Amino acid sequence: METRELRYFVAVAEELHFGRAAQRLGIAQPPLSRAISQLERRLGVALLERTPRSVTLTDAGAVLLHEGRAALDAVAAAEHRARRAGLAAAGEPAVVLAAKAGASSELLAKLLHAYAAEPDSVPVEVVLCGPGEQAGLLRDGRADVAVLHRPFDDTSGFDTEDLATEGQVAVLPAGHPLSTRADLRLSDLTDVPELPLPRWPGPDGTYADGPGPEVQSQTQLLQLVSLGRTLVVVPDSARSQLHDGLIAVPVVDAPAVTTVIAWPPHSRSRAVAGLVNAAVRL
Amino acid sequence: METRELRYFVAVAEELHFGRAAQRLGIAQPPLSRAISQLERRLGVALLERTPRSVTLTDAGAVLLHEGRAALDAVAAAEHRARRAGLAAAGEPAVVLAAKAGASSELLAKLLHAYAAEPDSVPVEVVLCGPGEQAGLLRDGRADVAVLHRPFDDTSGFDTEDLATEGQVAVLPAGHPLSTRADLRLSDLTDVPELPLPRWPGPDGTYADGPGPEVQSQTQLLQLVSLGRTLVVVPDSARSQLHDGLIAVPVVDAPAVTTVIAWPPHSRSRAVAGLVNAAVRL
DNA sequence: CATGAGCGATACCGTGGGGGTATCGGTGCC
DNA sequence: GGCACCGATACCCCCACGGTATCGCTCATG
Repeated sequence: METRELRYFVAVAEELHFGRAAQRLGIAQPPLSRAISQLERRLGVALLERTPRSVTLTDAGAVLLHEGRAALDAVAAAEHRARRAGLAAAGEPAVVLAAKAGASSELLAKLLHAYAAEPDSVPVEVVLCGPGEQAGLLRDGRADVAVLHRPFDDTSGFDTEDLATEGQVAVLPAGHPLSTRADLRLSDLTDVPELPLPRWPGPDGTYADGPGPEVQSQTQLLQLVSLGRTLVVVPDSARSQLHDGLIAVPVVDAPAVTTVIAWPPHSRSRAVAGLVNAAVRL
Repeated sequence: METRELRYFVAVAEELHFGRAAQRLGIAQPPLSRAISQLERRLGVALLERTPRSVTLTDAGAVLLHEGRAALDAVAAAEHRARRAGLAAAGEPAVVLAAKAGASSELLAKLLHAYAAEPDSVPVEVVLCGPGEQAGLLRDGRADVAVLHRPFDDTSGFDTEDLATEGQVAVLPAGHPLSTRADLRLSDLTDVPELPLPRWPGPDGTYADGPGPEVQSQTQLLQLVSLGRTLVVVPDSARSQLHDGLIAVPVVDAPAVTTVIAWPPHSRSRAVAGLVNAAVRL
């Protein structure tokens, strides 16, 4: 099976529409139809159920969608990491670390400092990405190692080391009645009509319905909090980035957040090993 | 990057010889040379160092070999599992379990029996393979779940659950001086000139040099033990398969062997989940 | 019930790239 | 110095992939 066939199938399986999938792939619809039916013939199984009005996945199609995404990620990872290893000779950074923007920033700084002090360290490129994107970067090879946060991020499929565990705090506008409390419970925060929870865009870029404001970035969110439009619950370490007008109150029954360093289990990079070593020593 | 290119590169990187690699791939040498240099041009990095007398891997080439093998396994896994999911509708077994031939046979029997008794169980195909082959079957999708033995098998990259831990015993021919001992240490077993350790074929099918007999199978090995030509150290549970003429003596300082059930971390198969569930309940 | 819109499949054609053979060019060995 | 070995190059062929045009089926609509 060629990656081209896999890319085509994944596109159709995601769109459930040959025309749109073809458009996304930048080809015409007929060759796409042919490629899929040829793939089905070669596999000897039906992947899609076609009616003139709709396309649905068969069981085999659902399996191929899952496994195919993982396979395409693995191919992309091979390409990314090989290219990076080649450019490393030209002085480019040889290792990429992915971290959530605005999270664990102190820990991250200490980690990079500690690693840079090691004798055989190499330049590290840090990619700050949106929440939940680190795992994707790690899977398709755009990154070699990542800082994740359980239970928010899915660590399955990676090797990990725990670095720190912390509680969570609610960030509230100064002056709000709740902001004077010594601590809070999650039940205090749901159904606060004047501070509805914010809504983040989904993977497809659209927003779910709800009363809360639509947000795209941490900065924007904190500004909305200080304007008294919403509230947010964040790990304790994020306190250091709060400016005036924002009050942090511990939420005693919020799940503990564990910061972990994660890397692909088959990684043999000495730089990744060095970073992990420096991290566990912190 | 197409899987064809990856297959070609992996062949050359493993053979370090364009002619042999081409032969292995069933194509002529010139198109292979072109494909590799085209791949290097597209990646923008050198993968191989060529001299008229030898071919060696660059750093980038070594990375691509590693990551590329994983990627090819992932593609093969997608293909195998999709095909199996399709054929499951036709009454074929929907899930394949890989286990080492002759190991943990009682536990395996109990597991299969317990799972078959569950309400939503499906037929399970059991593949008995040689030592260390289970992980490969799991990686390229020929199997969905496997029974492995730490520390012999490498479990990295899989999710696992421990099932049992046991000590190891030395299997000796009846009548040998050591066979009357209540227990042994590893140091008693190295350098027993009349019972040199057996030699298994490597991944390439060849044998390392040494005094011990060359063996291919467990049966053959045990027969050689009873003939007084070699000795072997195996997990305690293998005792049940020893026939007359063979004596098992505990080796007190041999590493403990843990039987684990392993599956790909991203597996969403209900059958795999059911097998794992049945296994941990044993 | 007829018509048209939407969508995937089919028919047919052109071209680019992957594969083949023949040969070259460079290197080390007898 | 000639030869053997090995990867690269030159040249050719063919097919598989992609494009355009069109068909066939189904359902919504008046």
